[in-house]
Amino acid sequence: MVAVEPEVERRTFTEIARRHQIVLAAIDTIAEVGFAQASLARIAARIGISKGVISYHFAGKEDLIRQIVVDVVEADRAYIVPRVLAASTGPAVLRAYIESNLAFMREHRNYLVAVVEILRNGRITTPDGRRRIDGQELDVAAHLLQEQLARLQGAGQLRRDFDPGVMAVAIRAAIDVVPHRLIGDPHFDIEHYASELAAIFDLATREAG
Amino acid sequence: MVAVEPEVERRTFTEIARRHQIVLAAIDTIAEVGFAQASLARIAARIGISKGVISYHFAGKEDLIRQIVVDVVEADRAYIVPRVLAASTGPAVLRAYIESNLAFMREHRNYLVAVVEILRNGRITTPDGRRRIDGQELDVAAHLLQEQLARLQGAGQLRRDFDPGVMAVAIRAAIDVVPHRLIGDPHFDIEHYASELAAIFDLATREAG
DNA sequence: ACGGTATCTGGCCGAGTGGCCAGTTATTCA
DNA sequence: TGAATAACTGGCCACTCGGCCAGATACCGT
Repeated sequence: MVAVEPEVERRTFTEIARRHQIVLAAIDTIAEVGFAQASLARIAARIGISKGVISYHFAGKEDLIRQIVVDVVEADRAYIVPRVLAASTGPAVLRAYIESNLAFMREHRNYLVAVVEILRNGRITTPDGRRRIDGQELDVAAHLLQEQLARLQGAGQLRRDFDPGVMAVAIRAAIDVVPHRLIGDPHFDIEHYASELAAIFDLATREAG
Repeated sequence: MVAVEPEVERRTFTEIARRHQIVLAAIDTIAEVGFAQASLARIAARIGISKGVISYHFAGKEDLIRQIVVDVVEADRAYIVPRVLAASTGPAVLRAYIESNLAFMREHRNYLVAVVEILRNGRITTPDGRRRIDGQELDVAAHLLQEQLARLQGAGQLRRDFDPGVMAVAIRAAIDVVPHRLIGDPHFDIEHYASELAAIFDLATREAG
């Protein structure tokens, strides 16, 4: 309880700036060492603060984790939705969806690696019991895809014998696997993957059944 | 240190039987409560033994976890490989691959849910440093798929302008996402999904470019 | 300058975990 | 049957984590 050091230098931040700084530190920490190893102390150490600061700005670790997911999902949506809605034809919608998703991943690699880590490892315990954030938030993007596919099918731009729900799941899966690949293989070629992926699923739209 | 109870009943097992029993208990426990909550004590309690038994039969928790993955991967391979190799035509190979994978999932739901949990949460720390089991073992199945796709392409049963590697990743992703769905939605229709998935990817083989 | 408030530090605490082992019981084999 | 060995119990230990807080420090309006 005795102040040993003469306090060389200490910075204070405004509420918002500090919260954002902590969220970014948490994202980078999780992306680097994984969720299980990303303790509050470690996150705090990355930006040279005491772990008490995190407790001060967030209600708890759950709150911090939730904020990460919220921020990333929001950034993701803001990037993708307008690009998809700008497309008109069937193949263009699919291509826009796939490529904008993967482009966002390329630009914000750590963001998505961190979210993947969280969705994989981070159990969120709400008052009403044990629950997972899971893909519920990210499913917004999946729903967007499914809606677009259903619309295309209605317009005759997608084979009638295909289930848009299944197709949406398959496409999302092919996209969601990318952060995985990035974790294991730093040289994974996102651009090439996006291009090939779009080509494969183009088939389903090109030849309307 | 005093033996209070008169030892109502206690069973001993042979090495192999006990190890297997513990692995199964671990699989079910992980599948039910998730990796993070699956402590040795909890796993032991499920089959009514002391957690010391696990330490006795396994070098440590890592060893147990690794055994789970090895066992499941082996069972998976034993189920899938012959079914894929038995197929001859392009569409049949794809369909056999997808359907046998998903059939195995349906029959051994907990096995794969547990492995997903492990791959998601379980960091394996080897003596030489921090590593993940990750998809390395499961990639055997992915390699099998990629090899088959490359073979089909060589035989003119797959569009020449498709990258078999990317296609293999996309298909594996669509398959690997299923245990996820199972966790969130108990009523997920694997059979329907398998059928639709095969139909979608059939396109790439039906019309050789 | 100065007092009040916002921010921050550093350590303590309880909970939970895996590793470990001394002692207990079952099994096996000579 | 009577060791010798295998299998098992139950609890202790060191460790880590998140939550928490008393006290220290920076900031800001007056």
